[in-house]
Amino acid sequence: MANSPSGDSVTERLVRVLETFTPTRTVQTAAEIGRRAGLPSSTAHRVVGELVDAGLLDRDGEGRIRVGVRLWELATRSSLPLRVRQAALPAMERVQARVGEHTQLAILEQDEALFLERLSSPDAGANITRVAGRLPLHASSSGLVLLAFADPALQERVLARPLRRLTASTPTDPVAVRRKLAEVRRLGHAIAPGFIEEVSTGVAVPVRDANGRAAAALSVVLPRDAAPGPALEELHRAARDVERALAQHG
Amino acid sequence: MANSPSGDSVTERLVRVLETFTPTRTVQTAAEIGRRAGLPSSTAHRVVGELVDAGLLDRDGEGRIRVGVRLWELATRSSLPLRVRQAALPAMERVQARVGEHTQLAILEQDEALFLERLSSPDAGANITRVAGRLPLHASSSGLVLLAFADPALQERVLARPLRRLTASTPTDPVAVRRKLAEVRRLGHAIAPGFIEEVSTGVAVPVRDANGRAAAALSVVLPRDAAPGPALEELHRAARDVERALAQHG
DNA sequence: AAGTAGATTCCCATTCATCGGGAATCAGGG
DNA sequence: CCCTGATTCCCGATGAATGGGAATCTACTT
Repeated sequence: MANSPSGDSVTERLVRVLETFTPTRTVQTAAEIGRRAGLPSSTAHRVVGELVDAGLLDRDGEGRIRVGVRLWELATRSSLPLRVRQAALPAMERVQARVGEHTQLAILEQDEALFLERLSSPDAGANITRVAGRLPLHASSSGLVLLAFADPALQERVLARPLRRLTASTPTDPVAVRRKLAEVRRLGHAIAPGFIEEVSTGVAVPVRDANGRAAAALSVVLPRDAAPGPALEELHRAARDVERALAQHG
Repeated sequence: MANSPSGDSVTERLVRVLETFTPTRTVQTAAEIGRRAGLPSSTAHRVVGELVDAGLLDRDGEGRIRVGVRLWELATRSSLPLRVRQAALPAMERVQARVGEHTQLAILEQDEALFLERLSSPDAGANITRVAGRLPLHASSSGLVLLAFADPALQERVLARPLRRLTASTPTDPVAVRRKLAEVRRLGHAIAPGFIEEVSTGVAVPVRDANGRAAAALSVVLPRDAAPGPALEELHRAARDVERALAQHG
């Protein structure tokens, strides 16, 4: 048979299978994976079996499948997230120690903000981001700095698409976002009060590369009524440190 | 043709391709990948192209291939390394701050010690481990605690194989290692003077799970002549914290 | 204890995606 | 300008992957 209803290469399908795992759904049965990836049951089981043999997936106790440690190991060969994370970690620790709330690191990835790391204090608020989670560029302080200091073509592309609303405070008018971006460029940081959840405010600064583009964004999540001043100061200092670390290390 | 001279499924081949990337070789050309994976040139280029399309590999500026951010993202769905790392990071930071040398986190993976995280101080010594690096179980303090508190069957399996020698101080006699393991169990920690490189001593403690097995190992690397006492005390305290964090978080 | 629903494993004939040799094209270095 | 090596393109043969179906195997329910 090998029907392949559309351009459905083996590699693509493999990615589809891996994508059935999400930050919140980390264990599934082979049948669930098949259903979610749109695979016939027998095929799903065979494919999952192959992936388990290859070590990309792990089969625990009985039946339940999870992403394999091997995949993590291979992925760690990815220089970019690892390098940025390594460079930023010490500075993030300092920010976290002094400001005390969630401290986050994000990069621009496929027109979204991808969060590489988050340091949380036990007493910090709810978790609105998670490691390897994504948020829209226009609706988070991290996203705004990434966008403000990005390739103009990318800005146009993002603003041309409908802007998702997360709360009543999320700016969804392209004109308003454009104005916001200009402000971010002028001030050198972004403040996003209630964009993601009404009770908290995101504060972010860019980590610039040699071309002035944002290589990453450092951010903290504050209670909505907190003064952002001290956090901003810490973040700016941290960003300078990270810029130095990235430049030096090559 | 599709010759497949041996059991060479698409999945296996894919892993072979990814494995041509190592912690030290993070960028290659498509041709290099093909050569290292033992693929004919035209096949290599096609396969690499597919992987780039799928987002598992990235093609930068021109020609050079690196592991894609997407792969890191997918891999992060792997609950285990991430969960352990999250649980251990705060404790590791404290150890690192007080002891000041390399502070490491490792788990048991396929009969080797796999290092999940390393915090280094700028003034710490050479880098004998790296994130996502591996070391033999008998030749590192981390490996020894992982082995000492592991499934006995696994201990037998490891000791039955030839034990690689890294320095003159590396124990390679199964009897000596067995004695060492008993000592580790009795003391609750492992000290490995010069096992990996003559000038340094590894000190490790287990992070135990509910069954008493080692879920992970916390370790620091000290200069060979340093007293291990203070580091051990910190490590034991840290291990208890990590155990609590793992148990609590589920 | 039997009954049921779902997950998982096996089997196998069909077929289409994959394979790789080869040639053409594209850098770039001397 | 001519190499050398990387990369892309083409294409016919082939066998590995496919998925329907049936048989097992759990794990609950009645």
